[in-house]
Amino acid sequence: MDKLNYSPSDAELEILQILWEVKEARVKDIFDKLSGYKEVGYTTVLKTMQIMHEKGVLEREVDGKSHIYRALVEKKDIQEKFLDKILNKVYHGSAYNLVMSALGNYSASEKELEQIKEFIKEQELKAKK
Amino acid sequence: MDKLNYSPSDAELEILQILWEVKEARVKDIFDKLSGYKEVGYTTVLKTMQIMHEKGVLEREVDGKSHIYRALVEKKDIQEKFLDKILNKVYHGSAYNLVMSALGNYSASEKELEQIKEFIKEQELKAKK
DNA sequence: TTTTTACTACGAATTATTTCGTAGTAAATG
DNA sequence: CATTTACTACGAAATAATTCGTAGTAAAAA
Repeated sequence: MDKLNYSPSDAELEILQILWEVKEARVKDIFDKLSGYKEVGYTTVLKTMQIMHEKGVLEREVDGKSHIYRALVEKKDIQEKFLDKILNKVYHGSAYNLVMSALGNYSASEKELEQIKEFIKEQELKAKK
Repeated sequence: MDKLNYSPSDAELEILQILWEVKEARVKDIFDKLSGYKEVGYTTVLKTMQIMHEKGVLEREVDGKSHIYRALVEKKDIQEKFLDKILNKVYHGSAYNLVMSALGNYSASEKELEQIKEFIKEQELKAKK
């Protein structure tokens, strides 16, 4: 999978999300999960997954009468892709603004906040060297 | 402009970005800016802006033979929209992961890092109350 | 063996986005 | 007064994303 140019559409992203979590799944498994929170047709999911397979985003293995699918794109790469986009397109390239916006609008646990501070301290030390 | 349902496409976002910065502009102004970093046809920009106007994303005022456009959506709202999407679709709702990813992949100035720490301290104080 | 079930494959319609050619018009220029 | 310039408006093509109906097939159930 060419990591550089692929950016998933919304429908594709929902499927990737599930696959990243469960590692591998049949169309039916994905359909069941998606049905849990939205209306969607079985063949719609099937078709989307077939297209993702054609694009090289998913790999699949024949198992009896169905296929077992796995993601060929890593979550980390897509995260970076999206982060890059949001940073450059709506936060003017300022990681600071993005971080403040995230911390201001969404909560993090006390432990997580500590870890962020810790991480920043390390960064500052590195910068001083 | 109904803030809740609108999400700009890529071409629209590039135009919004410019409008947020310069407050108001004619098609020609936007075209000139965009031309600075990519190939684009004048009528392409014009048409996109007309569509955005139809959608209620931009307002415009007649001035002589041309129009002066202004954004009706606020940057803040679009930032939140995108943040929400990236957080829920690729960071599993964890602001912590997003923040660490942003700080890890992009740099912030020393002063900014201080401010982030300061902000976190305030949050922690609030949480204790 | 016949029918049902659980799948995939294919084709096509629908919608959104993006692009750009052509035409029209009013003001500026020659 | 004629022409050029600087715009807008309109229509339509190209592409991608999304959706779903129909058909086909092999295994499971009756």
